[in-house]
Amino acid sequence: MKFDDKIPIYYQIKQYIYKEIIINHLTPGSKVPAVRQLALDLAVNVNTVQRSLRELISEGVLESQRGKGNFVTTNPEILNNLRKNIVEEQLSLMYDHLASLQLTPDEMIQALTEYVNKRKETHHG
Amino acid sequence: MKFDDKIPIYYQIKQYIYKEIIINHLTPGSKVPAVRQLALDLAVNVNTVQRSLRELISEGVLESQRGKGNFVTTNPEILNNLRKNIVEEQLSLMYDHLASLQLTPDEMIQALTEYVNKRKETHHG
DNA sequence: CTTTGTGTACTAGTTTTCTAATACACTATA
DNA sequence: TATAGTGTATTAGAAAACTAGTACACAAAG
Repeated sequence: MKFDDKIPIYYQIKQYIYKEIIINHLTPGSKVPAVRQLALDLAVNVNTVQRSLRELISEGVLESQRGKGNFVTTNPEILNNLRKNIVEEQLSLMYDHLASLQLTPDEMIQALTEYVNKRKETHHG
Repeated sequence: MKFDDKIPIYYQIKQYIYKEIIINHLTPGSKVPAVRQLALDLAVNVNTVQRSLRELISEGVLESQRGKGNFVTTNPEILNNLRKNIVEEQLSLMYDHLASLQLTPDEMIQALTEYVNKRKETHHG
């Protein structure tokens, strides 16, 4: 896994696990790979993984069972909000950045529309 | 100035100066506040400011005149691309994040539209 | 009870970011 | 020439993030 060196690795791992849950690579109630295995897979230290998991557990996204493993929550409320929260966080980040450049909401939507169209063309060519 | 503790301060200062130029608080050819003054204003160390400026200078966004100050470039090409590049960087970041959550481009536009509408309502109330 | 696989805790150490202090170089002004 | 204001460079150190190794706790299976 490649990391952005401007953002703490533990934080990027959290985001990664959120995404794995959201896109159903990790299903509710299923077991997350063992911390040592995750550390190998992601090529980081066990403690860095552990820090990510600790926060996910405290948020209720994962549930720890000592000696058994960490499991994706089956709590419907948490699961339902997960995707919504992550998407909204991204939108909010972009909104704030572009608003500080004095773009209006309409200009943002237009800019995004043009951007995705440009990407479509590029990927066709 | 408040900083996001997950991103290097020197990098956030760079972004801040980009924005100041884009929204014309710093005009082409004008003098950027002295490094020591900037350090005071932003409540960070001179060297942290200096690192930001060094990169901006190497990018051609600022031009250094030893003993006189740092000045916003008057190079039209650099100035014209500045806003475009920053906006596109934000769009790209959001696009990649949401694409990894399996949102389609159309869903992104819809999500953004809903988000800005929600913000309008909130700000009205 | 032993072994294996798991999460957790602790201590130490490296790396990066940021801070701090200082010295030096150039410009303008008098 | 002296002084003040500016950018630049260097060195050292502090703080935070990350790594590394080890030990311990719990569960399951034999």
